[in-house]
Amino acid sequence: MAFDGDNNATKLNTRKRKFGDIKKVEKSNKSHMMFSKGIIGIFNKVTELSILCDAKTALIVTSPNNELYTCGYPNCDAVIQQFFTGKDTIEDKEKKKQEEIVETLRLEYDAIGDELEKLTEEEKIFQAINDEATKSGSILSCWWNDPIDDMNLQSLEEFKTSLEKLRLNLGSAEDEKKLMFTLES
Amino acid sequence: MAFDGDNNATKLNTRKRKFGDIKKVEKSNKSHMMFSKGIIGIFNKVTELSILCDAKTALIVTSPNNELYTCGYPNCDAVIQQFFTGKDTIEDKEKKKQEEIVETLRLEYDAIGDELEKLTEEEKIFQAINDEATKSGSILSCWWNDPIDDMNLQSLEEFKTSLEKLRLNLGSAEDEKKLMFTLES
DNA sequence: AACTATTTATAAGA
DNA sequence: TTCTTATAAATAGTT
Repeated sequence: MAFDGDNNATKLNTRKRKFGDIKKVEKSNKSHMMFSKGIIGIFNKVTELSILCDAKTALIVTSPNNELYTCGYPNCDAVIQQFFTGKDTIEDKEKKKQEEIVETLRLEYDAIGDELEKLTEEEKIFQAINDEATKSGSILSCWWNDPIDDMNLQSLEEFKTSLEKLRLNLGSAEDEKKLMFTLES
Repeated sequence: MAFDGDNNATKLNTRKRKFGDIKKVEKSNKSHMMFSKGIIGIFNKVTELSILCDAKTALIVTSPNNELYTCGYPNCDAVIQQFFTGKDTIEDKEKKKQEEIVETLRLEYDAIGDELEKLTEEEKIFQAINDEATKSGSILSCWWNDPIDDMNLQSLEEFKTSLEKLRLNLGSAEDEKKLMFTLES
């Protein structure tokens, strides 16, 4: 797997300094970086699954420092609630609306044709989604804000950065300062 | 991204039959396959992050057919509870125990040395974890069973299959029949 | 924070 | 459905 964590035993075994010291340093630097990259990668994966397979998702991650990060579609809390109650509250409230939108997106996507022929498959999908979102002002236009609360604002900002790296047209990148990594404690 | 969903617009645009029919077929075949592969990939990713970065995780996914799949470490429900209450119940109950185990694992891992030199990094980690689990009978020996309930037994069996593909030594593969994909409805 | 070499995941095909 | 393989993507290391 591409994400292989901090398992560099060979390097660790060659150290001369006291065991705990090095480990602590390694932990506070490398491990944080690792976690940052890892969680963004997983957020992207979960998002992909949600959008491409029309799956509802809720992901909660707490770092070793107990910082809380969440990601969900269409709504983290609702998915969790469904998990506990067994009742599909999303179904009643949002599913029809979403199905229409997804359906529209797929139709539009199929019709896009030559215009996007040079883009990658992924770019096509996200472009279609974003186009639709811009036009209709639908929930998809800001779906990544839905599950947000103050606790995980930072994680979503990182996620937004990640999405921007994916060349999504999320509008002009205001607040770029806020898009820095914030996991370094 | 490697997981690019069912966005084969070119193929879809070349069809001659009625739009909805093909789409339905595509949906029930390819899309299910896609979802199956996608969710297993994400389960692996989440597991990697959990173990390698010592992060607590809870992932809930519901398929378009409303089948429920969960994955979490060390305990899906506890992580969710922490998310809602803001209180780290895991901290009190299990963290010390886990920290000891993880610490032991890391020490052991560092000491494994030549014996595992020919294995991949990933194999090393999981081997170390499994060795320790076998010896101590710790929670790690069956952590993937913790968040299970009847609803998502199948998903975890798939996940187990996936782990076995990763050449984990989870013991002899009993109940292989149950390890088939069950997403085809 | 950006880049690249490498590893890993996965879509397609047998 | 499982296995293989070519391709695409994620990421570890480095600047």
